Amino acid sequence: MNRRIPDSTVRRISHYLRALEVMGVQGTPTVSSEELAQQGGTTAAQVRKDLSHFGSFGKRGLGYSVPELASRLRDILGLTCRWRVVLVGAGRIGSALFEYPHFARRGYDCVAVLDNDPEKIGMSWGPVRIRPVEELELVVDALKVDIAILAVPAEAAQTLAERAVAAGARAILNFAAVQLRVPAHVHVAYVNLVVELEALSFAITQNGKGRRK
Amino acid sequence: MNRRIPDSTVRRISHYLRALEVMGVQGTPTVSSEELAQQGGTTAAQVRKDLSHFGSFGKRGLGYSVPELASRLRDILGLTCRWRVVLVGAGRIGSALFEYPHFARRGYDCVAVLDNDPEKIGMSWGPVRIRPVEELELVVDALKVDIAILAVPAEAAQTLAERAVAAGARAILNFAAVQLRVPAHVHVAYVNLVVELEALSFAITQNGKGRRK
DNA sequence: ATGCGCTTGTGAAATTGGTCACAATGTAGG
DNA sequence: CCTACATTGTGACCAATTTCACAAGCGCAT
Repeated sequence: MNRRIPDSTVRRISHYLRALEVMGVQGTPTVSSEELAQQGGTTAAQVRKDLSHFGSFGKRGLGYSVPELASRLRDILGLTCRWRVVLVGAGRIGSALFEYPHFARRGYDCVAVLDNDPEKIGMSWGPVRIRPVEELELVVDALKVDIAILAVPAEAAQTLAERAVAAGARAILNFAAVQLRVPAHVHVAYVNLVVELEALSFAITQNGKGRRK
Repeated sequence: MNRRIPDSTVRRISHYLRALEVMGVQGTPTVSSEELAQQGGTTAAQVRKDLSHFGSFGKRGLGYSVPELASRLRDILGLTCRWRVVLVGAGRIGSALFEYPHFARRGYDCVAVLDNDPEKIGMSWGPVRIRPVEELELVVDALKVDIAILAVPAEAAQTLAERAVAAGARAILNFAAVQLRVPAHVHVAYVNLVVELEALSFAITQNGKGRRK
């Protein structure tokens, strides 16, 4: 086991965990790799290979204990502590994110919200007051922020990423449609609507030749 | 050239296109694979390999003509026609999406918005009136919808996907945190915030061992 | 017209990730 | 206790993707 873990494995683990949590609520005691594969949209062998990177959690002939495996996966994904997050950009996407119920529930605390619109600065979102984006360094440093979420226009993203990193952020979730250039020790994840839509229109175009009718 | 195109190639093409459009506005006439690679967060060889799947668009010794390559990439990605999209779910995410300026500008027309909340049904979002989700089949069929965007709770996603597909949708953009099971001819793209966040906390945990301080 | 420098396009090699098959190992039942 | 059966964990294969290296092509300067 161990070595470097493929990114795709990590993503799938995240899916397995969500499936396990549903099963946990339903009271299912054990699950086989075959069943997990169905939920996660993959194959039984893939499930076992993914898990084998981290150890062996199952019982041969029986499968996996749902609560136990869920707990192990939470450990693996680093969900046993709470992460401090700063949200940069209080626009539509930022607001949708902030309200997302699973967000806080899964261990992410939004300790600050920043924006550069004077109209928005000072507003209160629940317990958090929107601050000027100039305070980014202050916030990241003083509140020991781990993850910066960039929900800002593409032009602003690179600069803000650099500032967040310089102030100590170790990971960035980027909603802007640009590739960020950051030091190797900083991790970046992308959520990019446009890329996904364009991948779809590419796929449709390839297949059925053009749009309907 | 040609054969099956890797998904990762398609995503990168989408990035190249966006970089090219910025250069186009700035008036840059030509670009090398090296420069494109910088913008797209990859390597020059990768850029050339990606493009070579579709033909040869550059001039040796000189690079690529920015407007010409942009135009070719738009063709490849299927952005020269407009796609008809139905948005299912008029919550926070749906609303953020709907307002996203690049959405319409890049060739996607949101021809209908559906929700199951009686409070919302009948409201007008710009030129579009929110309809009951029961009308999904009607809308997909009558308005010749190509792409269904699911911005709904995880429990509802699978059923709605099946209904959209049965009514004729050929692609689905899924914001819900479940893997969809659909026939092979239907393309699905996922936007999953939770997976990305968990991939980040995994990465931070692996590296620096736990959160800051 | 020729040579030089730069940059593309591409087969071949290397790497990475996924699939398969099966031995190992557990449970349950007689 | 022993046999039948189910399901895991994994090493060996296989497939896909990325990297590498270089011949071929283009434009400019002389």
